[in-house]
Amino acid sequence: MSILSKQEELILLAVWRLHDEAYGVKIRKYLIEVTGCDISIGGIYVPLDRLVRKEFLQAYQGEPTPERGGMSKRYYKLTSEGVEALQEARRVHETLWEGLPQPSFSSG
Amino acid sequence: MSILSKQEELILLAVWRLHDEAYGVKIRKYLIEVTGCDISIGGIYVPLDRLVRKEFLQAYQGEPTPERGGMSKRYYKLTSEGVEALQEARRVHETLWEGLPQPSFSSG
DNA sequence: AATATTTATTCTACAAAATAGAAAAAATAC
DNA sequence: GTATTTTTTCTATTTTGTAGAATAAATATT
Repeated sequence: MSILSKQEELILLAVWRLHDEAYGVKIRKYLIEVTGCDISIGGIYVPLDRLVRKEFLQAYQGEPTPERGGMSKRYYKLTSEGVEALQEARRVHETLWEGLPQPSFSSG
Repeated sequence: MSILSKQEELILLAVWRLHDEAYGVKIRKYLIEVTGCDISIGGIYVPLDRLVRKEFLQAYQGEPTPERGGMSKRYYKLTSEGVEALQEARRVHETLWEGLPQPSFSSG
């Protein structure tokens, strides 16, 4: 397969979109909103850890915020490898989808 | 997760692209070419079977051809559910990638 | 100051998907 | 009839994804 699994790609995209607000709970909320699918807690943290181990993401501990509650946030940012992986994913998508009309069902 | 796994999505796209030439070996060649990744034989046939079971694809046995060799080809075509799944996948991709510049690495 | 509530991550057993490639099948070529 | 080619089938193993309880750490409430 390609270098990124599906969940990994979604998470890298979310990290990129969320800039300096990219931590577990926010990433999960964002992806549930965009995909319309319920994603379990593990569905975020498990691949996040994997992405750090693979060095597509770098993690750093957040400072306490004025809001109530919670363990200290663990923020993530893309590494250069992470950026390259996303660029590659985009290239593949564009090739696959390019020039295709809305797919339609040809019965027969 | 979403309704399609990564490999399933790639295969549906390949089936759609290949029209009446969508059978295992061709699908594999096409996806290796587009993704630049080596995909094992199982990496095609295992998800193909799953897609038929899930009714995103319909399979039909091919007639013998003038070319030499091979078991009779098993061709695939999208069902209406398969088309819908692809349309949904496209919608999600467009939302995720829309308006994003080429991702770049912000060190810091 | 206890207790409740909220926000957040960690952990881990289980399920689903992907990988790898040998084996089998079926055809033509020599 | 033996070799070669093209194709699918099969299946054990590894990798990924899922589910959600447990834990942690902060503020709010009484």
